[in-house]
Amino acid sequence: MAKSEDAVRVRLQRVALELFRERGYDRTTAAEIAARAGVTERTFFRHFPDKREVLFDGEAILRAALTASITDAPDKLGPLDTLFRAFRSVQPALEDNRPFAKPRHEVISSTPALHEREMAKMGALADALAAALQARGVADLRAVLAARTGMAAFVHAMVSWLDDPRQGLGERLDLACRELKALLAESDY
Amino acid sequence: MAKSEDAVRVRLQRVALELFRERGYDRTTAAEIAARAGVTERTFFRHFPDKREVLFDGEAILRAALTASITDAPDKLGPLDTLFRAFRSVQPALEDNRPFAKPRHEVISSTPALHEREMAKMGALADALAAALQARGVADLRAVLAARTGMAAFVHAMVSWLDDPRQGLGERLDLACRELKALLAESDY
DNA sequence: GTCTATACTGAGATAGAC
DNA sequence: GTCTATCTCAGTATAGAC
Repeated sequence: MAKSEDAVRVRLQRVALELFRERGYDRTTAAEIAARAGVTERTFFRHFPDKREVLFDGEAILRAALTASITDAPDKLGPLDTLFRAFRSVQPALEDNRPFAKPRHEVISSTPALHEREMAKMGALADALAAALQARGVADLRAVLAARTGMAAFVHAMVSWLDDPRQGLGERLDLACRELKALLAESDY
Repeated sequence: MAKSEDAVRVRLQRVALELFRERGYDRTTAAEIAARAGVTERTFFRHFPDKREVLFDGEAILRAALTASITDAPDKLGPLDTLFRAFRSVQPALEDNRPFAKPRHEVISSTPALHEREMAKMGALADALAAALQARGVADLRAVLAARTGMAAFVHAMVSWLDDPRQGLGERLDLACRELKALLAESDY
């Protein structure tokens, strides 16, 4: 029954996003999501440890792809270049996912509870990237700072691209990367 | 009752930290915190919108101090220098607060629900710093990247200083700032 | 799949400060 | 009298235990 389990899981996610958009997150109960997906409330909580998590299934895939790219990067690349190489490697997949990601982002950014979870996920993702950099031999502190800085650029590129797709995700990433360099160049501290 | 109002609020915070350390966050109910503080459960939720928030009252004060320092900074300072100047301005207050901050940090880092809230708070704080930089005329994207990057350095300095105070908070901040410069310098992207 | 603890919400009543 | 903090009571939904 592995297939139908996956189907249920995906259906729960799609239905949840649907209902959150119709009534808002707070006015949607887990039981309602389950009912519309044709399962019981208990099944909902078997698939997702809590109600928020139903919108955050993709993060694990993204993390795996990014850390894999970091591990495979050429040895000579510096930490930031390694990160931006990883971001570029997932760009096509992200662009394909826009039809789901766009409404999902709208719901998340207008719901404090979901926004909180999102920030926590991005923080955990940054930690994972830092660990992957450390595995390449980057010193601890430097890896942490690079990962947080890179994530900030990546998230900003993603969000602005979701808001206005007329400029591509790749260009947004380039822009953010250039800004980072300019930022440090002007510091005399 | 303005005075006893504040007293109740402070007592709830102190008692909550106490109980979280004794039994852990999950095994402590809001009713228990309220009871030991001498009020009812409903009063607890009048002071704090949810159970987690009882440990995060200080963030508003920190944010106010940091944004004030940013606003008052000399015009010629670049974004990152402005931020590190702000971090230094709150250093004495943070050092004084260590007796409370240390056990608080231990509880937070060992409790997923609290850790999540903490990361969300730090994200919101970074947004506030970015807004303060923008008010100084820093371009939007640059302000956001500077704020996130600076916060990463600040948080890392704080956490490592709480873990091991033998090296001062100021030195930790200096170190993180130096690492930031080195990080960007090695990027040829 | 059933049952239960507990986080949280809302409305109305009370009591004290001003 | 107003205003504000607290309490009381009743309820719903999440999440975990069994």
